[in-house]
Amino acid sequence: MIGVLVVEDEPVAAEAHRAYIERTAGFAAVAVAGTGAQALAVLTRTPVDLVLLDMNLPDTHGIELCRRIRAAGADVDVLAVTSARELTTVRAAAAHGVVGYLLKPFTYPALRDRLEAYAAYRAQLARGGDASGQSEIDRVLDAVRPAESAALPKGMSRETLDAVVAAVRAAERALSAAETGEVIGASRITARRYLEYLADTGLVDRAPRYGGTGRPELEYRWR
Amino acid sequence: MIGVLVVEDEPVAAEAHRAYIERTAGFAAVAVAGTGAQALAVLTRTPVDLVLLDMNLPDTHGIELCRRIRAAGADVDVLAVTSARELTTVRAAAAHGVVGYLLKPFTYPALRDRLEAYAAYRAQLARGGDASGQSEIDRVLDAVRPAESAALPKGMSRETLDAVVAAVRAAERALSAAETGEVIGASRITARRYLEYLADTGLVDRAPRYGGTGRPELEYRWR
DNA sequence: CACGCTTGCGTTCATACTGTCCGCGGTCGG
DNA sequence: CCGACCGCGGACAGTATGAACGCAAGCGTG
Repeated sequence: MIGVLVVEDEPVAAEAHRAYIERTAGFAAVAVAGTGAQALAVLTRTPVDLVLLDMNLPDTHGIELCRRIRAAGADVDVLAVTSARELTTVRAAAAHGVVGYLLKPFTYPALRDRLEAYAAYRAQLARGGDASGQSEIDRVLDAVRPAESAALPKGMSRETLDAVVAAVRAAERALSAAETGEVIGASRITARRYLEYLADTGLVDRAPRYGGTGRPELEYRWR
Repeated sequence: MIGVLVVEDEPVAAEAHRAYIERTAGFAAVAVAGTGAQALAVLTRTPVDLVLLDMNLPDTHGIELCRRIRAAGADVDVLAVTSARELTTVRAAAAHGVVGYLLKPFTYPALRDRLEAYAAYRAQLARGGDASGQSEIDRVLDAVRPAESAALPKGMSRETLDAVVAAVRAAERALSAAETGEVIGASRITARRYLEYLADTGLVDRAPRYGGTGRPELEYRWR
């Protein structure tokens, strides 16, 4: 469960954000702060994973609050949620390591996509340890972007995806695309399409299977 | 012209980075710092746009230096260039708003891709003014990602290359092509193909291993 | 010093799997 | 009833790998 602090001076908006958070599986709103000072106070006494941060606060600017949070060394991420459209603000937010910048007003799906992308990013990091190489680091850092994580990419169906996931999870050894296709009763092409999607989103690992003569077969293993 | 400060304690690497910067159109190395203190001193008296930051510094850690830079409110971006592979370090770097995280050792094209992506990002922001909407903000923030840096020669795969690098890197002594093949579960021919590529790009050293009967065996050692 | 022996190098090519285009059939809204 | 869209798979060019093989380079023996 990812604990969220909502920082928003407008009570109506703050309550709306809180409700959105609660609606999203895996997230919980642990507190709401109307000012920067309140936010800092909450952060010192309550464990928070993510801050939903408005830029226009009565006592300070969101960027300034960001800076204080970093200076305090708090282990927390920030998602900017604001109506500030100035590119200088966007740049400053990026320079302070926000995991996203969502323009108000926004719809619930837009926020949910952001939150789910952040959850995926956290999941990648939760494993800890070392990155195997540059490609893994790129994959982790790309995960914060709200790809089409919620809405499936075109050409893919939920049912087939579930079947592929079930097949790879159930197999004790890694499966090739052709093997997976056989298990789920589909073609190698379809199986591959879904396996690649899962590999991109970091849910399965991909490795070549050497030994046979000819081009090596790629095998996919559930994480 | 984008002014770059190279922060790197190893003189040979620092000089190499400086040379790489100078080779890249639109970039200029304005200074080189061997410690965190030197870097901060440079930043107070010289305008710098981008910091090429190593994580392992003699007097402090790169993340800590990052924090100080942000606390000082310097209007500067950071590109992490380091051999630190721990995911916690990657996460901390991301939280402090690095524009990229490049694992050492790297080839010039890899750095150039990063720098060009950063230049594109700056160009988007240089216009100033307000973003027209969420899509423009997304576009700006996506610009920091390098295009497709993959660009591996034909006939080679990213997975196998990573496996070979990992094998040679992990071995304390130098490995022959046959030994490397055995470690990664592939043939001598395949291992040799990748080892030669790494030797060409200067990432591994190549030397004959004399003494045995018959033709000497070539051995490869990680730099 | 010459010659052969031994062992691994380096190259070529067959091969099997990959990755992608494009058309098919089903489904849904108008 | 029809057009649009969507998910799927056949077909095919492209590509990463390893077996085979001739050659190169030290070492031992006379």
